Amino acid sequence: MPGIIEVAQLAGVSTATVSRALSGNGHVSAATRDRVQAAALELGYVVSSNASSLATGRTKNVGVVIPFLNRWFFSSVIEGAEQALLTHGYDLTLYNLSGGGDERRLVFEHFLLRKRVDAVIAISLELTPGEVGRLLAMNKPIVGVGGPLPGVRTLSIADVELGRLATEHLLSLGHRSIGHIGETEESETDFHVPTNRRAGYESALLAVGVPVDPELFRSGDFTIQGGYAAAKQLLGNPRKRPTAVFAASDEMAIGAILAARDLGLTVPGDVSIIGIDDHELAEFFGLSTIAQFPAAQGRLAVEILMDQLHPGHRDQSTVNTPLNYELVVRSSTARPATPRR
Amino acid sequence: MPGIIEVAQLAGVSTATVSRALSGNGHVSAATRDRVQAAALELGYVVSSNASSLATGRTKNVGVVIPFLNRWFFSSVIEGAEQALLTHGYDLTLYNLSGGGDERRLVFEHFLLRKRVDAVIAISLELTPGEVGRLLAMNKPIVGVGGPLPGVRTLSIADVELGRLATEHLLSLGHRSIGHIGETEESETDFHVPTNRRAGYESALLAVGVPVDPELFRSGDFTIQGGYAAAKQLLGNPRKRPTAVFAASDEMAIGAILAARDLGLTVPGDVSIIGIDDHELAEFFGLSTIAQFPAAQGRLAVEILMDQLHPGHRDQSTVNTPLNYELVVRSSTARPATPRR
DNA sequence: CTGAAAGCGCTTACAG
DNA sequence: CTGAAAGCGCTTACAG
Repeated sequence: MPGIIEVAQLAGVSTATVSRALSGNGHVSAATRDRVQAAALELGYVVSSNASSLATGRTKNVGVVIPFLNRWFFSSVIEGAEQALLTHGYDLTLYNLSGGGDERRLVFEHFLLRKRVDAVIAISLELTPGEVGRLLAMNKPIVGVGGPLPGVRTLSIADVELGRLATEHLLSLGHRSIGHIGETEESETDFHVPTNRRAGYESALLAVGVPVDPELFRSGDFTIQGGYAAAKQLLGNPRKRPTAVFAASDEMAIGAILAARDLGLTVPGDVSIIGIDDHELAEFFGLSTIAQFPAAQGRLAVEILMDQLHPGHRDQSTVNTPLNYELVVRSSTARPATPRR
Repeated sequence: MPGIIEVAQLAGVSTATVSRALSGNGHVSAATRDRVQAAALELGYVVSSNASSLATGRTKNVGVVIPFLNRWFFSSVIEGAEQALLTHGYDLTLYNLSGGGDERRLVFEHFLLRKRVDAVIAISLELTPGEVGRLLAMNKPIVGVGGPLPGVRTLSIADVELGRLATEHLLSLGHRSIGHIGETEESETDFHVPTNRRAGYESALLAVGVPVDPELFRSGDFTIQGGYAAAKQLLGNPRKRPTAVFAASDEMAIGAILAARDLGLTVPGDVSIIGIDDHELAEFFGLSTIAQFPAAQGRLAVEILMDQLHPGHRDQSTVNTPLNYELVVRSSTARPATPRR
């Protein structure tokens, strides 16, 4: 493998000049730059990132930590982040915590501290003060996605608001008996996503004077299977079947649609169903939902990081940036067949 | 951040000894080792991976290149690989090519050559001789997953055999009119997965004297939507509706199940359906399938890499390791209602 | 078992 | 605009 010395010899300059010509840092005459670039190309020279990192202190690599990889939402965020990083010439080193156990500690106390990454993006993880502190002490900027984090630039989704909006959509169609499928507090993820969405649901109900009926809440995990099982309970109840269901995620909502079908109910004829996410399958199922653009979240997280990593920070003032969301009405929601009012 | 010098001072030894004590390379007395470890712990010392890599030439990082991230199969492989790498103290740097365009060239001609990774795992990518050559010239071991690659250790799935097995299962139940949903050659991935599975389907048919009927083949992409659309065509045909369908992936098979339901057909009463993968939703849909254990594939790829990276290579002889697969019979396949024989 | 010192391959003030 | 040289923080023959 040719090193910088070979390039310098071939181009007839010093290694310092090669470094300057190739990196763009410092002035080099156009003629010299051309000669150096030609030499580098001819030899197939590629800078050693370790040597470069050691000398500059910057690695052009960012660590991304996520709780799960194998879920549409998370892999979409990663995909968005990866593309944006590549564009900036950065690598993405992935730390997936889904194995559970000691992984989180290992990642935060060992892997992330080896000076291999310039910065960290933490997705849907409520970092502890210790985790944040260690990283910040090493001068590693952090961007959190999913919720606010003291001392950290974050992107967060207004989960309470999303739950409220989804419920309001159902209310505005005339539904008054609205079930909710979420998750119980115990099995919750870091940012209390299900709890917040449920709070939004309840506040929307209360706002129009509809009492919250605990019997209309069912829990299940954030999967199609989980939504299916919960919806079967909810919609199979002969005494109190809601005319609409708000599921805390699209995957649960899809499970609910399948459960309704299996019960012989039509959607939205017998029951309206709405989710949150705008999952890749939402359109296929005609699912009304609140879109939350995970790939864009990943990209945005990278842009914010770049602002911190490179001079000329723009809006350093905004510590917590709210994320966009949008109600997407498809064919799974409609007026109730027998409006009760 | 404390460096090796501070640790050496605190422990009252040279930096050489600190290095040996902490890395385990070279002899150090037990007493000294304890003192060094205590000092490192007290200072919160973590070795700089860049400095270490520069000195040793090894990075403890492997690059994983994949064509898509946002698909169950691929994210499962990554998940398996990531866990195995973490166990060995390695990082995983992810290169996702799904953005298309120039990414592949960029990754192979720039990112992967910066000496940042010790090795690369290429998933479902038919590397070109140039891509393989450049990596091997830099002494980077490669493990390919998905198919054979000249000059590279690979793990591959016998796609023709899988197609044959799935079809044989249907034949053995008594089906003779068996449709197939795959992908057209044009839109194929690197290893001709759909073509091979289709070849297996055809050979199984021919082996029992059932002629291959081109009208019973429909193409669609490897998604639920794609399978749904293709199955609608196949099962909606009033003149020639097959009694069974073999879909080239579970996602397509699930789409086919939903299509059958929408046509008022029962599965497996009116039509049997089988897929390939053992997708996380397969059990939920009662889908019979050929399981192919992607997480295990990721783990195995890592083990093979470790063998190459560290002395004591075991089975260097086996260049191409065939992967396990297994027929899983659930409730989507049964004897045809009106056996034709 | 342990230390002094060279070397890994770059980058960047410091001069000129 | 360009070069000589120090330095980034480790590791590892080479001695002892």
